[in-house]
Amino acid sequence: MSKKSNLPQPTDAELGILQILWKAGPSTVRFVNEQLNEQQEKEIGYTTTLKLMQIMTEKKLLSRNTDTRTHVYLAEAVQGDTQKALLKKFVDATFQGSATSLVMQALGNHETSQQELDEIKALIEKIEKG
Amino acid sequence: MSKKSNLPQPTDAELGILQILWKAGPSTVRFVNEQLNEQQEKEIGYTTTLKLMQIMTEKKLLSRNTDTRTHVYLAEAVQGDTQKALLKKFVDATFQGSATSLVMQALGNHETSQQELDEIKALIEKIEKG
DNA sequence: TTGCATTTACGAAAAGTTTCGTATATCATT
DNA sequence: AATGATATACGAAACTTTTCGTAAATGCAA
Repeated sequence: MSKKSNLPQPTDAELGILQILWKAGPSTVRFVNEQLNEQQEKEIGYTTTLKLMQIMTEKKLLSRNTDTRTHVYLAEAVQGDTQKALLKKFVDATFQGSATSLVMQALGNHETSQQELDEIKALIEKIEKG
Repeated sequence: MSKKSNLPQPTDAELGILQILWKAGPSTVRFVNEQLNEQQEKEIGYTTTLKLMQIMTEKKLLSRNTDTRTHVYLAEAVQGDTQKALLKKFVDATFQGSATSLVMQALGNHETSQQELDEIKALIEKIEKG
């Protein structure tokens, strides 16, 4: 019996915020906003980030600690689960459900190091062994 | 000197239309609309599909033959190129640019047949050799 | 030819997402 | 206590995407 999280899928902007929280752990709006503005060329206003994080908290993608004046936000959406769900949707829409087509396309742009190829080969072997 | 197509990326709904045209070849709005409604549960109105295809024609994602009253639409966006561009955007947003992470996730989660695994292995070998 | 069904054209509503202005509260410094 | 900097709350504007209503044109069949 696995527990489904059943969270809504994040939008593009929301995913950007999740990436930061997944990487950095619990953070303030100020920090997340700064990270976003480092990653991107386009400047994003502080209240924009705040609003998004408030919406995400409502959707349960995040939770927050409001003990101090400066709230600290935590990602509730699990990275792996979120990626998995987004991947499924993407494979369905773009590759008509064929994960293999996607893998071929992804590897086809041969910018994959030998070490990464080895990892993939190892995984394939593991799958083949059952 | 390769010629870049430089087409805008399709939206979700537009991609659904492209999939049908890629598979079926040149088609009428009526046909595309029927296909969409077979694939999905949600009923899409005829003029909705028409409007989308008109917009896509403006964007050069499609072209059309207007010789007869019932126009026949053709996909101008190339399937492989479109998939590649969408994949890059998706990998960047969801896997922080790591195609390997995506491949691992895709192989890990989806059911992959032995034949498909063989194809992937063959591709990996090809990459390693060349 | 007249009327009905089907098509295209067009605009705009509806829905979803992102952005920010402004008000208000809180904290630190003077 | 007053001032200034920074935080949250909230609503609504601005954009993007999707959907459809309605009008006008075209072809078909009685």
